Formats: sequence, C-alpha cells, structure tokens
Amino acid sequence: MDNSAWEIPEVVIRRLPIYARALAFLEEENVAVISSLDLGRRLGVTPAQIRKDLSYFGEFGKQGSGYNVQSLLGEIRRILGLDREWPMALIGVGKLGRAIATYEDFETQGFKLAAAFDVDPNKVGELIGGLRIQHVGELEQTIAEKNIRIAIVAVPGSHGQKTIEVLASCGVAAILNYAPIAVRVPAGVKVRHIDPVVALQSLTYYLKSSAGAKEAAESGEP
Amino acid sequence: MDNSAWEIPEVVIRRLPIYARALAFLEEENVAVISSLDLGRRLGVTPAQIRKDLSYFGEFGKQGSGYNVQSLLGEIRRILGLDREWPMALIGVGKLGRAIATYEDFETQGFKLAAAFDVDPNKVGELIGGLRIQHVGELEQTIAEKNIRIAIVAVPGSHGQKTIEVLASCGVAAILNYAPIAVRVPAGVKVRHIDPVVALQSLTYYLKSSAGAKEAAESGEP
DNA sequence: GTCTGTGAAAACATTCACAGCG
DNA sequence: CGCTGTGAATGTTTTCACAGAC
Repeated sequence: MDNSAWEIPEVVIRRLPIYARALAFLEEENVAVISSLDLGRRLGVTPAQIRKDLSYFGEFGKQGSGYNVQSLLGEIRRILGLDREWPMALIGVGKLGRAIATYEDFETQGFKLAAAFDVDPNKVGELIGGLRIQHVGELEQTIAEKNIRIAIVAVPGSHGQKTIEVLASCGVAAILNYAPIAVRVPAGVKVRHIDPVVALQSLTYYLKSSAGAKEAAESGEP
Repeated sequence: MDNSAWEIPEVVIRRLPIYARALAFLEEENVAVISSLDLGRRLGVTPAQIRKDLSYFGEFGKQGSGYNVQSLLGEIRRILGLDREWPMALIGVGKLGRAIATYEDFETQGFKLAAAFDVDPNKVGELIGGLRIQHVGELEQTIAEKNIRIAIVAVPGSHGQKTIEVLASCGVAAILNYAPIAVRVPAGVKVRHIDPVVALQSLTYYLKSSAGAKEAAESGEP
C-alpha cells in the first residue's frame, strides 16, 4: 500500500500499542527478526491481522524472513507519535487523582505530568509528584503556556461532562477519562475510558451460567 | 425475540453496563420512563443500537412511550448477574494493588474484595483494607473455600501470564488484568485489561497531525 | 402521533488464499 | 522454501426503515 492520506480504522490504531509493547520486549530479548506468525502467537492474534494492520502504513517486512524488530518498533512509534514526550494535565486530585499522579509508568513511556488541577481551594498549592496543585480557574492559561494536548480526568462523575467540555474548549484533544460516566465529546476530541467497574460488570455475565468449577467454553480475548 | 439459548455478541454485553449506569442515574433523578432516543442522546449512542441490543434479551419497552427505567434497570442487572454480591481475589499487593484494594467503588457496586495475595513473604500477614495479605501458595485453597470466581491481577508484567494460568487452574473464570501485558488465556476464562498507557498510546496517533489549537475533525467516542 | 422490535441493507472488520519476492 | 502484502470472501456490527402496538 502507498496511500498517503487515508482514514485508518480505529481498531487498527488501538492494536498498534500492543504490537509496540511486544516488539519492545523482543528487542530486550535481543530478537532481531520476527514473523507475523510468531508475533501473533505471542499476542494471541492471527498473523493475517498483523500483516493487514501494518499494511495500512507501509511495507515493513521482508519476504521469507519477517520483520526487523528494531525498525518495525521504530516505525510504529513514529506512526503513533511516541517518538517524543507528551506533557499532560491531571484534573481532579482526590484519592484516585493522587494514585494516578504517583503512577510511574506514564513517565517511563514518555507521558509527563506537567500540571495538576482541582476545584478545592484547600488543595491548591499542595505538592503532588513534585507538582504544585493549581486551581481549575488557571486551566486555560496553563494549558496554553505548557502546550498541553492530553488530559487525565479524575473528577467525580457529576463533574465529568463539564470538565471535558472545558478541556475541549482549551484545545485539549485527547482525554483519558477515569470519571465513571459516559460522556458526549465535542468533534475533534478523542476519549478513552478507564472504568474497572464497567469491566467487571460485563465479566459477570459470563459467570452466571457456569456454577462452580471449570467447564469447556469458547476462548477469551484474542 | 424469544431465543432461549443464543450466542450474544460480546460488544452487546460490554454495552449493557453503560446502559445500566445511565438508568441508575435516571432512577435517582426520578425519571420513570425513557425512550431509546433520549437514552441514546445521553450516552451518545444511536437509539437503534439500544433497541437492537435489548432485543437480544427480550421485549422490555412499551410502544408509544419507551422503557420503564426501574424495570429495565432490573432486567439488565439480572442479565449481567449484578443482582448479587461477587467475592473477588486480588493478586499482587504492590503500589498498584494497594490503590485497588482501597478503591471503594467496587464494594458499592457489589464487588467485594474477599482475599489478597502476594509472593513476598514480608507482606504476608499485613492488613490491607481490613484483609490479611496471604501468600500466593494459599491461592487454591482460599479460592475454593470462599467460592471466588473473579480475580484482579496487579502483579508485574513478568508474572502476569503465569498468574493468570494459576488462577484459571483454580477455577477463576473472570479476570480484571492490570498487568501491562497481552496474555493468552485458557478457554473458558474471560479477561478485561485496564491499561492506561496503551490507551494513551493510541490517543497520540490523533494528535500528531493537528499542531496547535482546535480544528474541525471527525467526532469522538459514540 | 410516538415509540418499539426487527428483518433487510449497509458498513465495517477479519480471515483466507495465493502471487511473488528473498 | 518461508514469509509478506493484498485482493476477494467471509463474518460481524451497525444502521435503516417500517409494520404494528399504545
């Protein structure tokens, strides 16, 4: 494929980080080359899917052998925009917000908490992960100054919708939402939801039937 | 529809908790009846999708008016198996595991932490959320005794695959996985992944293009 | 008139299967 | 040979559109 501008399916975009993680792991293991078959085996995905997904972006493999681990990883990072550091804003510094602020995996992956906000004036000024908590009133200015395009929303459900609208109006276009709500998002803004309760609530459906121990059923996640 | 036994699409099951949450909220607001159109507006979902989803399970609406909020909520809870309390096991009591153990939203939604495990003998005996941390060696016995069918995995990535296999062999059939890995799951076991980094990594794709401020683009999540 | 439940159509996503390169 | 890249086929999910109930 050579398509310059194209609308690539969202499912494909969502799988790329998974491929990237597996490749990073292979790189650590000093594996130089991997075929779509072997990569698929590791991930529980069909090789055809991997090849088709990658074909949206170019031709990265070599017939007869497979993909060079390092260079494919580099390509995927570039495609996803992971070849730089992204500053983020955290909105809501309650219990959950604090846990997020001190969660170190973001930084190691190039996502840097650059500002933290709360409505509660009592929290303003407090330090969290080396960051001074600011009042939400300062949102717009700080986001502009620090060129922030990603926000993590950790406010109570009741404030979620409003928070996301404010963020969108400040130019934030990517939101990781921990508020337990379904939100309507303005055009041009992308949201991902982190919602453990919803995840559990869809799992219980499959438990109702099988009373006690293991029984044969159809697979899990690919 | 009247289909007794049928394989209902997983996407449908995943949406039911969202509907349930919206209905619970409407119930609080003392809304008695809602149409698929209005519910869809709140959730950012098409009314046809709501109707089709529900039709897999029965006929819950009334033509001309819509759905009774209370009774539809009851039906969905029953379908998902949310009309009871589910005991859960937590595996891995590091920083993340502790945050999960003290996260109160699980309990209010009927998911009760009934046991917590870690490999580290130094942690064994420590109390976390009123629970005595046990050694993973006690997994099988405790899970059987307490009739646990759901586990939350919060171990380091390197231990994730093994942990999930052990849990499966103990009869756990539903897993909420926080370990940052793609896992191969035995048949009959369902897994949901909570992975904020992967979520962020797919968001950045959409940021690459638009350099600075807001620009018109295509919608967000439905 | 309003709104559901649902076949039928359309859109979308995955898998197959194979030509062709290394 | 073994493996990629990809049209074509198949499978899945969403949306349309309307008959019929209230």
